[in-house]
Amino acid sequence: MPELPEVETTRRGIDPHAVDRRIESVLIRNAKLRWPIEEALAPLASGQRILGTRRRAKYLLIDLEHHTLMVHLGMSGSLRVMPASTPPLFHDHVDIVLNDGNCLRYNDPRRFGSFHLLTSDDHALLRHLGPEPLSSDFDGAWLYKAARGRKAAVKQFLMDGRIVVGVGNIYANEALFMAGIRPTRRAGNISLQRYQRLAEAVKELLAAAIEQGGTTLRDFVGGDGKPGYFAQKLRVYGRGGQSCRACSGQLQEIRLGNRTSVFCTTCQR
DNA sequence: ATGACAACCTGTGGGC
DNA sequence: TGCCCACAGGTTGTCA
Repeated sequence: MPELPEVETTRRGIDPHAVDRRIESVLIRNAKLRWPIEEALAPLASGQRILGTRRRAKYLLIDLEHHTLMVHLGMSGSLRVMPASTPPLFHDHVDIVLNDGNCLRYNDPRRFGSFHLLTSDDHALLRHLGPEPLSSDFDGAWLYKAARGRKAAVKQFLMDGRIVVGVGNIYANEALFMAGIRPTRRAGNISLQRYQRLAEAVKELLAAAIEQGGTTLRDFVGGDGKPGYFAQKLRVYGRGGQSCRACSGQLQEIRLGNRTSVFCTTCQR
């Protein structure tokens, strides 16, 4: 479910319902996520007021008076606002109960997500992250520089969080199509000019996807429960074997680093 | 340092 | 209809 636009959509969905509320309690039904939720999290977070929300990479950061609650949605997680009295469904692992009768409810079938309570932004999981794709720190020159000497396929390079954060499988496929670059090409073998096109493509795609409320593939809904509408704009992801929207050739589907990659053999070189 | 790959876990869809 | 396998939006840790 969640790539960067989905996480940002979630953040925007919950923000107005969370800020200025006080956390009454944190109800943990199942602590076994990507990492076990630490026992102290619930008692420490309880009683604190929510000051604001931020996002770093695909981490959702909920700033409290004395801590920051860091949530990752993993592969299948969602965080939604609802009345705390709503009967929990299967895989509703955590409720952040607020003092206005609502809660932020975390559902995650695959349990690849995580909850951490930080005392500062200097956390091991955040320390080595690359630039935000929508910031000015990220551009073609940065990609070109980081790619010197790299033999890995450009798609895997682009999905490496130390290079740039927030570009998952969907948007990596789409950005490479938009930039006319074949996913298998070695990262160190691509010109500055082409990296400039790639960086622009990443920015355009992510901004557009956020605008559309994220990409709903199966059942993604933002914090406000609304689905995303970006899926209908996808040009290659999930379209292996179908015809290229630009040249009508047949899109090729391969496995690269254990992830499905789709590209046009004519438009992407 | 880099890159290849297994691992975490559940659900779903396709093929037989 | 039912079973089994492959694969699914992510990321870390290990090993060569």
